[in-house]
Amino acid sequence: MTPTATGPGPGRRDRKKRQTRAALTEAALRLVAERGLAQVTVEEISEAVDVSPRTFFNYFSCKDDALVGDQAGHAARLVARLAAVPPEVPVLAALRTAFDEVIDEIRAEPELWCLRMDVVTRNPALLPRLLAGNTEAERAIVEVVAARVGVDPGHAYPALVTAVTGAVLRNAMTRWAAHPDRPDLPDLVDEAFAAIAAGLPEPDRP
Amino acid sequence: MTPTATGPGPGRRDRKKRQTRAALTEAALRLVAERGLAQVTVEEISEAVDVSPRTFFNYFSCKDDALVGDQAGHAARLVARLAAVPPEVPVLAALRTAFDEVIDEIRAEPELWCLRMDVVTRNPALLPRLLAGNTEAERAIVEVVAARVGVDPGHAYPALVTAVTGAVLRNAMTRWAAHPDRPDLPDLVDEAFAAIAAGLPEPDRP
DNA sequence: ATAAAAGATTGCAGATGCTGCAAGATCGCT
DNA sequence: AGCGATCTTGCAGCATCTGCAATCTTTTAT
Repeated sequence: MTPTATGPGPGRRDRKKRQTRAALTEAALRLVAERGLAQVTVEEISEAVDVSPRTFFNYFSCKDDALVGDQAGHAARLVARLAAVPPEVPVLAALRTAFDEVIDEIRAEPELWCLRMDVVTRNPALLPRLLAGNTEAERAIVEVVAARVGVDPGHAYPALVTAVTGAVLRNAMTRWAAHPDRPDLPDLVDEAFAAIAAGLPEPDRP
Repeated sequence: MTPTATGPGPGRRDRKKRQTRAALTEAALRLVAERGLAQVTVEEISEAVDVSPRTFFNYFSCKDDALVGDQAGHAARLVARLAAVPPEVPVLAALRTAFDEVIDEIRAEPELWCLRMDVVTRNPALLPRLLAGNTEAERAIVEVVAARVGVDPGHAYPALVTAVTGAVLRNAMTRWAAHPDRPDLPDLVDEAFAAIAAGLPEPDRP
């Protein structure tokens, strides 16, 4: 049992921590998906992962946080990605590009994210903690958008674009998770982006 | 003290109830605006209105509900208004018209709504309970929109339009409450609607 | 006007969510 | 092995929220 493959990367401690965190999130999602948010206690979640309830709160500041996962991280990466897009590309296109970051992260764990979307749609109180509605993240995005467009962050445009594209992403995610035969998430996002870029024209009637 | 002006309308009981409810909401908003959500207890709110904490929970199912007010009612009226718009007028225009309902209700109590927007923006957890993000209300709107446009409620379009126009309204409300010299709310809403109808073109740089 | 019915307010007991603190276990490094 | 840093845990305690039963007020019927 010599530390063979530990290498320079994160040590055993970090690994266990990530593991515990992920396990708590997954257990929480499964239980809540089964029984509903109110019918699941922190004690049960901790029990399922075999840690004390107190430890749960060392990982998450509240029950909800275990369900939404690390949205702050996703948001930060998205903002970084957005800032990295060359300034000459239009905002909407830039945002669409930046979304690829998140999209990939979602596609990396499809089942988990389906569970999450299911739980979130059934418990709207969680919605603003999710990327699409997270206000803290939005503020950061608004600033980057404002800088890109060259207007004041207090101007209506950046906030509007941010909110609308957020709605676009949420729309795509929800439809993606709801559809039985999982369509490609990027396609859904593209569709929605095209619709808003065209001014939301009414679709042809069947 | 004869019952002179009681008439057929709501009796004293109903009046007192409305009064208490409104008082609780106002007290809650004021206290939270001053000290922050976590620094205000239900006991303090009840104290301020001189009712027992238990009574507070007879009016509101949780602390947050006292802050957001009767959003379900607003949403219901909005949906009714939307359904009443002649079918030949385009969805976006119809939604814009339906929003007048809410706008008027907001303009009827400007100070209260400013407080509320302040509190909500400072406590994003409240956001989805507000009209603009309320998921239960959204579902109803999505259905009416779907019917108007003549597509399935599961189609992407109704949900997208609903979410986007919700963002529009929220955007306008936030800007309205934030601005020191309160601009006309309908104007702000019109601006935002125009922007999305035009496909969110980037504004001219100053 | 008075009594019965209906509804509102309240206190109390209790479950759950969440936090601070201090002791004990574990991990990483030398 | 041993030391310091970090993680886990139990415990005490406050706050949110619910169910129940008693009490009081308004409304309605007589």
